[in-house]
Amino acid sequence: MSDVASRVTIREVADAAGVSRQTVSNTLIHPERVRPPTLERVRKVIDELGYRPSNAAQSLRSQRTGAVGFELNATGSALQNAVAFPFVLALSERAVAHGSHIVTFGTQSARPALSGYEDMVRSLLVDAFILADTHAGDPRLPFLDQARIPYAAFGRFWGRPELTSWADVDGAHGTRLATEHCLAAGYDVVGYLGWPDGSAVGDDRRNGWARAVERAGHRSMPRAIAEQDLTSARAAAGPLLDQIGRGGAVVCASDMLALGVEREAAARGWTLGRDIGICGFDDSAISEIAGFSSVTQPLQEIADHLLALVHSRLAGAPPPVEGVLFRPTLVVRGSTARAS
Amino acid sequence: MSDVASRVTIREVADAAGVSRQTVSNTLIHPERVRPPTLERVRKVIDELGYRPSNAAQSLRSQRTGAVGFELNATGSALQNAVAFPFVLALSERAVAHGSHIVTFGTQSARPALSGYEDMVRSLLVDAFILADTHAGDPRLPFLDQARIPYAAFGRFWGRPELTSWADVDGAHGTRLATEHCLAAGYDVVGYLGWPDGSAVGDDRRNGWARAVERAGHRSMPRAIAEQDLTSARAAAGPLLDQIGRGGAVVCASDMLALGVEREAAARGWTLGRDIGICGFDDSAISEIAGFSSVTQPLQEIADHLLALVHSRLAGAPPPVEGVLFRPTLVVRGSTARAS
DNA sequence: CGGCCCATTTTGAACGATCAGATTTGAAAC
DNA sequence: GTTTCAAATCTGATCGTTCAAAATGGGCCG
Repeated sequence: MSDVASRVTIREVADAAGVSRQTVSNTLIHPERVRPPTLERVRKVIDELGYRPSNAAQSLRSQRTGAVGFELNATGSALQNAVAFPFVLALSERAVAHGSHIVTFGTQSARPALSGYEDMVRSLLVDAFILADTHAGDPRLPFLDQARIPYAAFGRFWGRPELTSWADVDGAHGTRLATEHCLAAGYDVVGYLGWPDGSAVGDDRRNGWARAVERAGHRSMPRAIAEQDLTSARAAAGPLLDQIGRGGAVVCASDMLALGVEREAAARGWTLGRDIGICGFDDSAISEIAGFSSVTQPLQEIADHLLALVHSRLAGAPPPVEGVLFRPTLVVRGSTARAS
Repeated sequence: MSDVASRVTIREVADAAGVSRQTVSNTLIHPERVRPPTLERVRKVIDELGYRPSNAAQSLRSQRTGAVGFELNATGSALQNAVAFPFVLALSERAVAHGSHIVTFGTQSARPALSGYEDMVRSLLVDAFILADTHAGDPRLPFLDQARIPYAAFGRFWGRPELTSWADVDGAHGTRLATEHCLAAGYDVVGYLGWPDGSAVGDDRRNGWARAVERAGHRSMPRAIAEQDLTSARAAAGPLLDQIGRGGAVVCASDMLALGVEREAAARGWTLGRDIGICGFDDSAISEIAGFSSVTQPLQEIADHLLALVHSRLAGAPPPVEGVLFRPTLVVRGSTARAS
């Protein structure tokens, strides 16, 4: 097991092809510098021997690993991570196209361990970081910024406009899509179940709904507030459904809240889609399982953008002028298919 | 941004401490070879300068990266990955203790791309792999085995007893725990909702329930079969609940199936826990959200074991004699809290 | 035919760490 | 004061790649 497919080095390829190391290197990186017949010959040998440049040697020389770190949050429920997982997946898939790869890490201790980030860079384990689940007051962004460690965040950094290395989803646009979809589907009243006022993300999503309702010519529509857990969601759903009544719909700030509404509706014997329309947010496993419509985030695009961002920073580019918002789309499932 | 906290090398530490490179190296790796006063002096300098050995240089020299690859399955629903995500998390957390880190990758193409595994090893990107979601006939295990690439799998490789580098969960023990718990809690009839016969994992779990029922002195108990989706689960749950009746319980092969039972019970107005007991399997986000008891897998322990396994293989140890089974435990939630 | 220029290819050095073997140091023994 | 030996420390070589600069080769012009 020790001689795992003994590695082929550039020297062996060079010898076999009757050229120097540098010509082999050029064949891969600067083919235009190599005469076509030589190029072909070297390429053939590379193929035959199955040569792959050593990542370690390249890293040592270039002082770049090509790796991007991503912290998985151990604390917090599986639910908290409902978005994080599909996102790592998207990152891992897209990384190849950027010539890099993703290194995940998670600390057992609850504290963020900022120094861990710095250590990983100093030890040349990763070049940069992608952050998710950034929250107001997140210490990581200022820390990385000040330590001059390149990073890009999925999620706005609300309180600090000077930190611009982020991409986020236009939540207001998402709830607007959901609301307009419900109105168009024929639900006469479209209420909203959201989080308590004051959270930036929550306010953003609520505004999308509110404006869509207004634009459609309605004065006001029922609205309720709940925390991000099923019990709270279901409790709030009761009075809300009373106001909305059969034939209406509810747009929610998250899939979890939507599930609460769905439970309450089911308890009343209302059929999903026909008697009540429900739209969630995030298109997580919950909405997939429960089968209700949800606003879905373009994770692949976001991953792609963030990777491009850190790489341009690594290449010496200045920070972007401002963050980028991506438009979510709506995944329509049975929950809003009104058989009018 | 280019001069990211210019890296400190071993040479700089050596000069600052008035010793040679090797002494600095020994300070970190073989402290017993260094005279105490020297040790202390060098350590102090390391601290002051914030020296961290270059991972790239170490890898080049040792021909080991210390990285372990893990494939995230892009195809397949978020549900398929319900276990995979907490598992990457566990791996990422435990990796530190093994002096390694996890590199995730995912292919956009549907095909497994076995050659990708080999490339990653040849290019010295990772030393070994951890596999999850292995299934009967999974081409990756024989491939890696034959290519002499170290790996360890989460999940038995049923058809091939000679492949022993795996750890798995004792499914039968899990369903047995669930069944005994339900009987002890006072549910008179404990039925089972599982997958169609023939799947190794499914048969294993069913056996655990069957034996527990038998051991408790019951001749036979109701049983039904469903596919791994909510519609199928709910359809199968109907007749099953008819047989079981109020006051009974259902042990399920997965959380998804359990959710189907829960839905059906709710539709009948049965209160979870009091009128009907439900146990899921996997302790995924589903059971967390829906609040029912579930069999939980010791992912941290498994991750730890698998990492130890690949590292011992890397160190030249022979393959293990046989795979290892870990005993799951039961997370009790309201769904089986009988207010007898 | 000699010289010059450009395209192509080769050589030497460096990236930062660790192993093996050489060298120095210090203390004990005579 | 020398010798001896072990402990502590240092030096040289190496891992595989790529950059910079040097060397080679061919074609063209005078």
